Amino acid sequence: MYKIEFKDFFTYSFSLDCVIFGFQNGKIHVLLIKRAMEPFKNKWAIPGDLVYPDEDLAAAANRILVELTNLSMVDLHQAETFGNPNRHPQGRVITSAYMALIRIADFKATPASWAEEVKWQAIDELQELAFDHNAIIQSTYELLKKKMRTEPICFDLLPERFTLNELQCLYEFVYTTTFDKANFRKKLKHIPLIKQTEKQANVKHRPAKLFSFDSQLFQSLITQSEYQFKL
Amino acid sequence: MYKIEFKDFFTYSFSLDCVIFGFQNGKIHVLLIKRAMEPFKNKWAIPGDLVYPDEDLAAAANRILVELTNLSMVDLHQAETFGNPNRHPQGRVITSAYMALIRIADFKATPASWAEEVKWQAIDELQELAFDHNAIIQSTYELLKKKMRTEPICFDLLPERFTLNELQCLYEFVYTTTFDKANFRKKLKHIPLIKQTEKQANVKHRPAKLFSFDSQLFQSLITQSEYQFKL
DNA sequence: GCAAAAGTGTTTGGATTACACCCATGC
DNA sequence: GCATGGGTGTAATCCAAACACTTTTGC
Repeated sequence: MYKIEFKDFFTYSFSLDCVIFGFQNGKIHVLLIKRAMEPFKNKWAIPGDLVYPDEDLAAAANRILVELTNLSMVDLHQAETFGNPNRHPQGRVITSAYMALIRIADFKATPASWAEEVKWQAIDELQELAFDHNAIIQSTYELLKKKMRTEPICFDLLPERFTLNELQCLYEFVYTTTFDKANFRKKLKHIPLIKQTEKQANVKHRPAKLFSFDSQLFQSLITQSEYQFKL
Repeated sequence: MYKIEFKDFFTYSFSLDCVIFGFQNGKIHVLLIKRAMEPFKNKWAIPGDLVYPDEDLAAAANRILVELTNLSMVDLHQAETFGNPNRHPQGRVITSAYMALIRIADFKATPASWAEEVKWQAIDELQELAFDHNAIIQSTYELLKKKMRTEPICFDLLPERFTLNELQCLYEFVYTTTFDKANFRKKLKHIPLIKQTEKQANVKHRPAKLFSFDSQLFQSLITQSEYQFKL
C-alpha cells in the first residue's frame, strides 16, 4: 500500500526553533545565537534543537530555549511549521517555529550548550542565517504584525511601565508608518491602562506620565463583554 | 551532549491531516473518512497520512487528499501542528493540519485507498473521531473564523454565483449571530462583486440577484492601494 | 390579495481624521 | 527665553446600528 515500508516512515527528526522578539532603540529585535557545532558552525541562527522522542512540543520549546540561552519562563506560542526535505543537510528534519515576545531588559540571555554567543539583532538588519532561519523569522514576524492588531501583545515588548509615546513608536515601527499623536491616544481610551503616579525622569523636556497595562481588567472585559482589543 | 544518541532522534514519523471545509444547508461541514485500517479501524477521521521522507509538505497534503478522497486541485493551507507524544498509538507521530475551503457541489469526494467511506459532517454535529482529530478540527475551525474576518475566503465556500443572502447566512453561521440585512449590504459596498444578469430561479418569492466575487479587481486593489478586506 | 423574501432609504450617535494649540522641563 | 517633546480640544467627516419602508415573485 505504501511505496516504502512502514518502519521507514520513522526516519525523520523533528526540531523546534524559537523566534524571540524584543524591542529596543525603536526597533524590533530578534535573539540570535552563534552555532559552535556543525552544520553551519560559526553561523548565526535562532535558538533551536531537536525534540526528544517522548517530549511534548511546548515543553521542548522551553527546554531548548533555556539550554541555549538561559532564558526561562518565556511564554512561547507556535507559529509556522517548515518541512522542505532539504532544509537540513544531515537528514529530514521538520521544524516548528515557536515565538515569544519579551522585555529585553527583564531577561539576561547568555550563551550555553553549543551556543557560543548570543545577541539581539534588529529585524531590519539581519544577515544571512543558518538553515532556512531567515524565512522562519520572516514568516513569524508577519504573524507578530497580524497579532499586534487584535491582541494586547505589545505590552510584552515594552517595559512594565511605559510612556504613551513608546507605545506609539512601537506600533509605528511595526507598521512602518506614522500616527497623529492626539488620534493615537484617543484609540487608547478603550484599552485598559493604569496611569502611574510617577513620571519619566532625566529627560530634557516635559516628563511623560508612565502607564502599565491592566491585564486583570482586560481579562474580565473579554470574558464579560464582547470587547475586542484593536490598535 | 544529548541524553540519547543522535541517530535515535530519527525515530519519529510525520503526518498531515486535511481539514476540508464546505458549506451546505446553512452549516459549515467537514469532510470525514471512515478508516478501513488499524489503528482506529472503522472510526471516522479526517483524511490524513504519513509524509514520505523526501516529500515536501504542501505536495504531500495534496497527494494524501487525492489518495483518500479523490479530491484534487484543492488549495490547502497550513494550520496548527500537533505533537503530543501519545497522540498516535503506534509511535511518535507529529502531524500538521492543512485546511482548505471548497464548494461541495463542485467536487465529488469518493473513498479510495484505506478510506472506506466519505461523508460531509456538520461542524456542530461531530461525533468522536480517531486520534486527536476533534481537537484538530476545532483549532482549524478557529483559524477559519479568524481568517473570514479579513480575507475573502468565504467565496471559496459559496457557489460561483451566489445571492447576498447566502453570503449573509454563511457569516451568521460562522459568527453565531444575526445581522441586519440593510447594514450587512452596506458593508458589501466595499467588496468587489460582479452583479450577474441572471436571477435566482424556482423560488416562491421575489428572485434574488446573483453575484460573483471579482478576484481580479480584488487583486489589483490590494496591490495598488492599502485596501483591506473586512466583513 | 397574501405570504415570503428581496432590496433600499433615513436618522442618529459614535468613531476617525486633520489640525491647532497649550504645558512642563533642561539649559 | 527657547528648544523639545508631552498632552489636549475642536470641527468636519465618515461609519455603523436601528428601523421602516417598497418591490417582486408564487400561489
